[in-house]
Amino acid sequence: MAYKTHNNGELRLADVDKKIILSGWVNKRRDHGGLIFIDLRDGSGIVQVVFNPESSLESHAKAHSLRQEWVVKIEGIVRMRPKEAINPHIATGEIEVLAENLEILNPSLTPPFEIVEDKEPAEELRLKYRYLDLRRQVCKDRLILRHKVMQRTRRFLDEKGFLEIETPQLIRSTPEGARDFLVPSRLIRGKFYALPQSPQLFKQILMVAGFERYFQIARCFRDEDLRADRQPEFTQLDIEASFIDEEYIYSLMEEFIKVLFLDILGIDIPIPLIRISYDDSLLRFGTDKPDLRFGMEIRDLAFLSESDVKIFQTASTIRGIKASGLSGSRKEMDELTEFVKTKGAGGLAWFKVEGGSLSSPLAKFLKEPELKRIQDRFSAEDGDVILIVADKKKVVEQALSELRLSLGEKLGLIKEGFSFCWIIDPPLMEYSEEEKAYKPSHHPFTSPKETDWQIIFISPEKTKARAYDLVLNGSEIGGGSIRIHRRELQETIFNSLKIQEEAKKEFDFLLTAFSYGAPPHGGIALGLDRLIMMMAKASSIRDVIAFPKTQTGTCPLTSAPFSVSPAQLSELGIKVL
RNA sequence: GGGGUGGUGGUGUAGCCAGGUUAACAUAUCAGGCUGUCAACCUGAAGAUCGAGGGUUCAAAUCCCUUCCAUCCCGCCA
Repeated sequence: MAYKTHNNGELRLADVDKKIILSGWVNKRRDHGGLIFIDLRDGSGIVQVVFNPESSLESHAKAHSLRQEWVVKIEGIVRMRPKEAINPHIATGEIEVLAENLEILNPSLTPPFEIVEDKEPAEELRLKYRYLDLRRQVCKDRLILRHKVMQRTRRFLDEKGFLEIETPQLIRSTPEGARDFLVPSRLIRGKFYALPQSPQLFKQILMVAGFERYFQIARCFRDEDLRADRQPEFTQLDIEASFIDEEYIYSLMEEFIKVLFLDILGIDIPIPLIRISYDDSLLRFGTDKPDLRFGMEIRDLAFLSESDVKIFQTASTIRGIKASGLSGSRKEMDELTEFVKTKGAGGLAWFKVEGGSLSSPLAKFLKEPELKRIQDRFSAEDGDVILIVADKKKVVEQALSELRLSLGEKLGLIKEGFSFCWIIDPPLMEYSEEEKAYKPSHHPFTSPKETDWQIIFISPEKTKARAYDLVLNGSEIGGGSIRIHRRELQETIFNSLKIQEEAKKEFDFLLTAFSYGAPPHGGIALGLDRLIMMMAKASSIRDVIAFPKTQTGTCPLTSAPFSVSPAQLSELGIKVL
């Protein structure tokens, strides 16, 4: 029994006079008493079906009872619409299907919310009835985009000689990084598996095994708090290669990005992508993931520490930005001051350029050459406002970074489009105040820059890493590094991180593997959900995941997580406290 | 763990700041009408203990406290 001879959305003038069978959902019914129109929707789109009592009294009568989301099968004839009834807004708008027979395949309850393209109910409802939410074309399109990205990715890497190899989902827990999701072992009571935060160790082991080009579209798990762009389970494009250096990764990924955007979005991303050093990025943008869609770069004003203004004398770092297009009103300055205070800064110094010179409550405490120098530093002209934060380096960077983004948005400076960059030469490790120890800024398998690696012992925070992040529009969408492949160096790094004893045990298998001729290798991992989210111009990662979790990590559709039976627990030897 | 926003018929919102008739509007639903609609239209009907609990008050959707849920952010995310 045939359900369809054609797809609804694909019918065109060329199909006129064909006798066809269609199936799908009733998207909309317009009942004129005499004539009844329904918009019939399937995976391909929508077509209008007309019920006319003159051509089929029986199906016309049946069509009266149709409601939204009923599933029906229709036999009929494609015909041209009357000229005045052509609908230019839909692809099938020049034709319609005159129904001769209507079969109701499955009625539907009244949906809990209207399934309309441009209206969205509360997110919790959307997720509870995700199958209804996903009936909207906008939702479908995002998952179709995701499919295309995955297919194109596989083809691209296959053509480059990469092998797709799966790695385990049940692995051992290691202390580094994010919190693990744990899975109790039944066979060995009291022991636990962890779900992988990334396939990092396995892909390095694959390199030791001699697979010189590996990739995987890997599901990863991190038990941390959620955000608009963070889910507890997410998908990573994981890549690793042997006998390569940074340049190989840069050009591979640049070609990949170019192909992906060109083939799927028809957008030509210029390559090579610009590279900005980590230090430079912090100086110019206050962050290691700069949004390059607009300028408004941060300038250093260290010379002000010589001035008579006390806060400038005591602050370790003085930097500022120039904004054009602000009103410069007292109220506005107060708001901006409040804004940077919420970001941790003590306050905001501001200067307005009026009549060629700077005016400010602070102006009377500064000498004329100092004011001139501030203005020159920004090439500021009448109407510009210069905003300065003086504080500890980290605070200044963060406050100005946030201020820059906020003003960029407020002043409408952020251009449409996709601005990629590489952030390179980050520090190998950072000092953690909380833990009173050095922590790897990427991960402990990252190779130090050869020129720098002797100073690991002298000043660890000054050692640069052979690591790189890929940044798109102010979002980190990927990161990787050239790895350590020699056991001694890896042990040295573990030593510097003061996790030697622990690490020896946790990563013994890796160190052992490195003892058997590990090739030089490196790689990268891209957050695919995030990349797709940006390609789709979606505001949340949830929009590009078929069945995402809420912010508290629940699934309203299935009510996960849920309690388990005492029998299940006792089998695992687990007791809930 | 902390901060912001929101929770009112099925859905989306208004009302809340400044307490006081029958909680308003749109849409969906139901019934009737209608032969060219495509956000169909016209007429009518039904539908809400205002997230939950407590308090203040003669009187609470409105003020106060607690709590839950959603969402955004900080912390966290090698």
